[in-house]
Amino acid sequence: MNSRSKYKTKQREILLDYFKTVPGVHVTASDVCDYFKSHEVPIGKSTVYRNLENLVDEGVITKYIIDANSPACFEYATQGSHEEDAVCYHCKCEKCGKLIHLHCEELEEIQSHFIREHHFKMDPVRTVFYGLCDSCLQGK
Amino acid sequence: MNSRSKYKTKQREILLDYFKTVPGVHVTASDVCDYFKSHEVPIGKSTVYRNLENLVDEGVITKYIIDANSPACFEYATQGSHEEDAVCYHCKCEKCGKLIHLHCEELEEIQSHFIREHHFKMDPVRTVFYGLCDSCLQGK
DNA sequence: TTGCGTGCAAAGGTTTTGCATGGCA
DNA sequence: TGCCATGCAAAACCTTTGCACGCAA
Repeated sequence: MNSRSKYKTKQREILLDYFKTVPGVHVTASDVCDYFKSHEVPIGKSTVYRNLENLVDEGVITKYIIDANSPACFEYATQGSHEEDAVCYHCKCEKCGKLIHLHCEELEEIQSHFIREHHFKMDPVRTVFYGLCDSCLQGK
Repeated sequence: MNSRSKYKTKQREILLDYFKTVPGVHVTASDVCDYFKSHEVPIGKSTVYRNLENLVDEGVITKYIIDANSPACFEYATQGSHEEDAVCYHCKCEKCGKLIHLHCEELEEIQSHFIREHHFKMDPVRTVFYGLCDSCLQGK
């Protein structure tokens, strides 16, 4: 379930560079494979999957699950910084698929609540809030 | 995506009866199939899947998608349409993979907050909180 | 009788795995 | 050098679909 990269390989670097060029965008594993194929960068499919898993475990990218039978989406976790207190929360609309980034201090209270009441250390980087966005709420 | 049952078939009744005997329990589609097989009740796999989908659409059972590569879970939706209780929150430990089920009124405040401040209708059924469980926090 | 529901097998697509090879430290 | 990572193909996995038959109304 948990894995980490121990070596710094060329493939890992290329994959990471790719994510850095598309911040705020969510891509699937096959998007990544297609991109590399069309740019004639030879990376095996399994290598992509294995590195994606590593990067998720390391908190470098975030994984999104839209539906059981849709492929998972990944996004560069830009907020993995150290300076600003601003933690970025992710909301994903179940209907239109829109990805919303939130900075909200009040939401940080949730983490305290989880620790205090449930002895659970919630990870805001990996947690994705699913629901309906404003547009989809009003549009229907 | 949306379907409803028009006929009341024997298979549908058996499936529904099964869910009534395990309220509050999460079962997968193959759990259901295995159960019927071991009890020598002949129901085809596709029939199980199709009826599960119907029952979800009808609001009789609830579908949970915990992780991209885990099978979907289903649970009998015991709560009446007017009762506020029995919404189940899910916490998944990133380290040991344990799935924790929570019933917490205070967490329902999150939903109000999302609506009020962010115009986002959070879906507690679909949202999974990732983090570290008590055991893993204490070094295990 | 009408047409929906069932069941089997096969397909569908994403993700994982086995194993030999290649590369990082 | 000792492992770890890679890459290919094949497998695994859950779920959906096609089609002929059976059953509910």
